[in-house]
Amino acid sequence: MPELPEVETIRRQLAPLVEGRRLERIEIFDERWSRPLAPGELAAALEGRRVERLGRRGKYLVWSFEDDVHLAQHLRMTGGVLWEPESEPTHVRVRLQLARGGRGVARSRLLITDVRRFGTGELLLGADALEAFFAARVGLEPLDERFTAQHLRALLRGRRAPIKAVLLDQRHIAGVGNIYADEALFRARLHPLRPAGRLTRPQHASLRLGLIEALCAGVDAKGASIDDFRHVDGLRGAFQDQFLVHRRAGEPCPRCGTEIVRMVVAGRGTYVCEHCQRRPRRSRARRRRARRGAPTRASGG
DNA sequence: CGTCTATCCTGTGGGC
DNA sequence: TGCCCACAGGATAGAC
Repeated sequence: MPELPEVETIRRQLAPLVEGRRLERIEIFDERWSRPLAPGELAAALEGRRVERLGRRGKYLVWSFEDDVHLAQHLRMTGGVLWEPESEPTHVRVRLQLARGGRGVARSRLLITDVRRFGTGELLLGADALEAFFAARVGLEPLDERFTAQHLRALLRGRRAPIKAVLLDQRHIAGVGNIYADEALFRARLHPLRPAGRLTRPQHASLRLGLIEALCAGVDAKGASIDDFRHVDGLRGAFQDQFLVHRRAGEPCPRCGTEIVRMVVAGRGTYVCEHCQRRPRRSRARRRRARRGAPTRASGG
């Protein structure tokens, strides 16, 4: 499932191929992809326009065309982008055709595949619409220099939700998904169930670092290909071979050798070394209440 | 507002 | 061998 490093990998490979070229044709075979616009409406807005820049915001691939026309593309779980595949892939949802370029650059074909059909492409007209779209959906980029321990502290303050749930919420931090949340929490030696608001200052710093290190390692390895993710040329990323805990239930922790366990946190499969990442203890006040036999918030009303 | 749950979707794999 | 069903999960609407 494409997260920040996977989308960034696609962006880096695709940008030099598409920037400066004209989108001659876009065929949308699945009307879910362009909703609420009909495929024809979206195609009419994009066809004939030159791609000025291919960017990324969180897990979104952002196509910026001339005339301030933008397409915010999301790959969700199983979306893929393939450049000039030799054989026809399955589950093709969208086909793009780029016009011939100068200096003998031939017409090119680009396919968007998506087994589960969760992927989307949203049309945004004007810089204001683009900004508003992302302001409502994604928080600060974790690889931005403004993402500091202070920022993280302010963001987590007062929250009782498990830290992993907060990491997965795109409105807080952009681009972190299930893989990189597990990897970052392990690096920071934090249990995914720890209430987000109860981290200490040193833990804010180590979590910030854990996120940055996990995401950068993912980008360096050109993403993780555990299920469907492929590069635009169909090749696989390598980060799945560097997972420290994710999808490693039953294997020894790379730090202490304790068996890694799988649990469900925030509705997601979650992998933890419960020796390195200590389970949160109940607060002093709640232990006191429990001792007296009074109902707790969790068990009572 | 904060948090939790159901929903979308389809290939995979465990159980029988 | 083959059928059935639970399961996987990113974002979001809706419930509380």
